[in-house]
Amino acid sequence: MNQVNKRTRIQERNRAAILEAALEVFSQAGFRGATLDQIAKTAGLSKPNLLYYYASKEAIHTELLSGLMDNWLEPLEALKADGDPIEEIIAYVLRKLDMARSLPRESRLFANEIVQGAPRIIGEITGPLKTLVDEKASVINGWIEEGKIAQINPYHLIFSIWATTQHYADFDVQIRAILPTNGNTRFAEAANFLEHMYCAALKPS
Amino acid sequence: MNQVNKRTRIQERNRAAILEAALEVFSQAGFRGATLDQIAKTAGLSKPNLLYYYASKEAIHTELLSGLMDNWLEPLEALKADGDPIEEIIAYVLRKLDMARSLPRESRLFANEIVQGAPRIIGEITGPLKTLVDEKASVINGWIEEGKIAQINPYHLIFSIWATTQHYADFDVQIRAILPTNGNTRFAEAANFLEHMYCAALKPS
DNA sequence: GTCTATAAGGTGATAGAC
DNA sequence: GTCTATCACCTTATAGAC
Repeated sequence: MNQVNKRTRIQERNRAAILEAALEVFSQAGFRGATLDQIAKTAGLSKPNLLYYYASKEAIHTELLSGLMDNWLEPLEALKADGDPIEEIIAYVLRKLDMARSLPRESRLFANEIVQGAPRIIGEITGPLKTLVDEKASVINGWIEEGKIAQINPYHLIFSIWATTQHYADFDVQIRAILPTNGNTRFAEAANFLEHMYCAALKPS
Repeated sequence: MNQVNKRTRIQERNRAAILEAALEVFSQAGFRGATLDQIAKTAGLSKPNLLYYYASKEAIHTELLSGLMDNWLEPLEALKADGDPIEEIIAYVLRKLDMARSLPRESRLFANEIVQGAPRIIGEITGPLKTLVDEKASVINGWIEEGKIAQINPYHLIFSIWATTQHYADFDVQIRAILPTNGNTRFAEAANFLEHMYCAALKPS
């Protein structure tokens, strides 16, 4: 290993540590609420050293958000027109719920951004996200016309899936405070409930 | 009108203007993201004058949140055990959706607070809110035992109602960006969709 | 690449005149 | 009750030594 590779690997490790720390802090406090001090401390670096790797607070946040959008679109992309309609939609619901379970910080990062008007990510929404949703709404409308599922509004179906699944990440504090069970059964319970609800709602009449 | 009453009315008017401005700013930017400058300017007061009425930024935020919690619980309180189960739940869904339409800033104020860990409102959640939810979950469980509705988990039913309705306020920017319709029909569409979904999900098997 | 020191500007809150 | 002026602190970002 030569000096250049060594430096590169240190750089990659530090950049990764910064993004990990930034995800932790931004998702918990929002863009304005987060401070470089917190991120630097969480990453185990000094503040100037952090700014050696990223030019600004904004740059870190932008990199996080853009890096996540691809991941965020994946579950919906996997919805295939040639599968069984209800199975495809239920599988999408469960994939989204599993993302809320395994990537709650990513979900809260988006939630913070969108609740506050999506100033730094509106382009991704009106662009790639809208394109994908329009495409999948067409698929769902096709299923409706074939009589394979009930006549529902595909856009509002998708919104309700986003809402019900991301809720378990975004409003985690509230859910833990209210649920009478103390353990980690809430995602299994949620999966049961959501599967029942969407099966019932989609069954053609 | 004597001098005392006149001063009192001016005070009431200014305090109301401050709370209105604070709702506007806090709901859009979160606690940390909001500044007293913005709130004062929106309220049409100087910053020191604003702090003449409220001791601190925190005091304004606390007053807003505690004043709103009562309003927030009302729709669920109106769910009555002696009504028709499915009609009662659907009416609750539609009341919540109407609150998301008419009070979006209040919804976003809560969303901002809870996404960031509810540091200033956790007591209201573990206290009055949990008490109310436990009570209504019992009512719903009673309906299930009587075979009047399907066997669903009442807590997750309530979570899903919160999620699907508040989503139209909290993620308003995203919804507007994605929906193909330009007008204000989204709440009517949502009402149709949600009524269909919850009717189907609750119908006893 | 990493550090200490510090600049530059924003922000919550107070002092004191009117 | 309301204002101007200002303090004290925080936060982003940079300078420059090592």
